Amino acid sequence: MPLRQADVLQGAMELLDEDGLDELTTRRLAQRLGVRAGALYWHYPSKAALLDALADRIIGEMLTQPPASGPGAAPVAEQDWPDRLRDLATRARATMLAHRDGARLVVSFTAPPPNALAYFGSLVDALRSAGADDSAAHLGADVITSFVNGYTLEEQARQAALIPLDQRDATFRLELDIVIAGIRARLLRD
Amino acid sequence: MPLRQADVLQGAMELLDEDGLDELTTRRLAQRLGVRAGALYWHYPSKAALLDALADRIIGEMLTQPPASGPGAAPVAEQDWPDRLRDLATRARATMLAHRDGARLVVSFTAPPPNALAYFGSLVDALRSAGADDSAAHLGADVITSFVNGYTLEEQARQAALIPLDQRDATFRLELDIVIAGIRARLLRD
DNA sequence: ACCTGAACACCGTTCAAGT
DNA sequence: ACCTGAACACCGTTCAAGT
Repeated sequence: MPLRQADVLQGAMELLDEDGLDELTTRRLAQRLGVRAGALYWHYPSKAALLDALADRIIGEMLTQPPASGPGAAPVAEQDWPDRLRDLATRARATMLAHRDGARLVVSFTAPPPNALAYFGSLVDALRSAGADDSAAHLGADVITSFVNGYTLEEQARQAALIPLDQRDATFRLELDIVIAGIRARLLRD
Repeated sequence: MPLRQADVLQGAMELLDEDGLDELTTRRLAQRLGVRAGALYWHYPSKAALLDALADRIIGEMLTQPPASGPGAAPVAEQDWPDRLRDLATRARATMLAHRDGARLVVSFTAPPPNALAYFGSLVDALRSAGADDSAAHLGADVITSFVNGYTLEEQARQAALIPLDQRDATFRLELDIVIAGIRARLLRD
């Protein structure tokens, strides 16, 4: 049967995880799908469009994965706002780390795709539920996003310089709490 | 006269600023220098090494540029720690924005080059002078770095979506102050 | 010491033509 | 509707040989 767009995306995801972003070429992807490189252009208008779709798929996982805080964590509705922010930030990092070059890919889309907007919206909602007005909520969501992206990008790029994962988890948690403390101090008090 | 390493680096800087990172190829650089592509490998072992050197040169500018806070700002010795952090963060962002794809390049080096360590050290020093112990100072320097990199990367990638610079400056300043407030609350009080 | 010439093994993309 | 074949205009890198 012929290839469908979903098959191409799936193949790209597998190739990314196995060999990394630099090895994800149209020719290697085509070969894995049993097709010639030109055929991909029937499904996606360009490699950039394919990578955008791939990034959005990864971002989608941030919203659907089980809470990173562990199986005993409180359901979303019962979380207070700092826990909700922590949860979203932790999931974002975990999802990017789960895919080879995940951070580099996520950070490289051209226009914010649907799931990126949905994820950002979740951050904004958490802050509005805490009493932040619209502009404060956006500011807060943006600091969290910038911090998480910057942190994970560096962590993944320098392959964490041999530091064990649980230690990196602890550092991330501490730094994230610094950012959240700043949000509390500057956005939810004055 | 023959080419020297510094000429190659200079040419790379100019090509980056004019045409961006994707157009900075060994062949185009060689052409601009009046030489064939292979000749570059006498001066640098690989394109990656050249890009590392270029990134470090840009990071170096963060430490030598006039204070971004304006000509009337206080000299370093008289600044209190939040002003010192603000100054360093503002310079980092300004320097990256001053070069096409500056953030993408700075964030992509393999091993931290000399100037990156020096810059990070300045952040650490500012926090130690504020009374932070070694591990707190490193944590604080790291949050600032992650935030500034994540923020500027996104800002530069999406070409700031037509938002005027002074408005982006104001947003950056507000968000940076959130991070600094968090550092004050979590690292310099308990 | 510094560079050329020429090759090697790749890229992303287009498009007539096939089925 | 979906893909092939073949080309186009590129890449980074190596290395004998030149000066």
